[in-house]
Amino acid sequence: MTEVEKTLDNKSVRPTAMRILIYKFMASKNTAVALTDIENAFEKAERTTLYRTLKTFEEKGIVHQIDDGTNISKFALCQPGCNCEIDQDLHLHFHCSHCDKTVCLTEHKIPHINLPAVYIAEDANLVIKGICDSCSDH
Amino acid sequence: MTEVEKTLDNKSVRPTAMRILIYKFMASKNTAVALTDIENAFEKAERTTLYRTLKTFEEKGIVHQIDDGTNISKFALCQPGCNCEIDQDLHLHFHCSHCDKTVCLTEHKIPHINLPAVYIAEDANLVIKGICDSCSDH
DNA sequence: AGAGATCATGCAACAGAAGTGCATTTAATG
DNA sequence: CATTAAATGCACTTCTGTTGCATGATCTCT
Repeated sequence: MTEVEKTLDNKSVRPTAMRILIYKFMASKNTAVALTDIENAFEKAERTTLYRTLKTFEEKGIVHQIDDGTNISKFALCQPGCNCEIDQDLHLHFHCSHCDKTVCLTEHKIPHINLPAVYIAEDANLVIKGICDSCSDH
Repeated sequence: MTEVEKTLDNKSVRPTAMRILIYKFMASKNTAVALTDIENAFEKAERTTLYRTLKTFEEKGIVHQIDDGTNISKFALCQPGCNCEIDQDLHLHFHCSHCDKTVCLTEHKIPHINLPAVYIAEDANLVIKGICDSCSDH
């Protein structure tokens, strides 16, 4: 059993060939990926399979879904200690308007907001938009 | 000239019948509206017209677009003093997972975040999800 | 190992939102 | 009123997300 297989197994996800490929692909990226990104990376991939794989990954806490304001769902691997399943890992995300990439800023957490008592906050999403490190170089 | 017509005119937007209707509709709501919401409110409305009207409104600073995490673009009228055009009115938004409505919390601004210097922040979007005031009553 | 159950995948199809091109109508201007 | 510019309506396309169903792969239990 490889490392990836162990990881999936630990999360009660059957380590099929496709899933391992998808996991490795996401691990190789330091940016969040959209369904279409994966689809384009693997010629042979079925959109539905990818879709359901990502759903499964998300349910099992392997990835978390990111909404970066592009109206396209993106996904990123959960880092060790990511508690996104219980809405406790509210790190923020950065979306680059130049290269259109989205990254997790896991070190930066969403500050606590004092809402009127009538609102019950359960989750939060903070996206900073601008120019990312790669694009600001030139 | 009515109040609404003046408002549109001030923003260099021709106050056509359709635009006035759309403006009034949005003003009558205290929640952000999606294109489809407007479409359903006016039987005779053409989707394209609404689409382009909202685009125009947004460009001219009459409304601002809200991304509440549903992957459906919503829009809300800018309040007096809303500086969303120059990315200076970073109020947050609340999305109710029960009634699916999204509201502007104009009193609550997004706190400043210290990013690594290589990132150039230009805009920010913070959405709190949970149960809204109406839904938490019962 | 084999039978049966369970889960993953592939294929087809659909729904909804977003967006574009073009012709026509409506409104502004001289 | 004639000309010009802008707004609207219609048709159509693209893209993302989603579901149903049949088939293939994998696990379990004896």
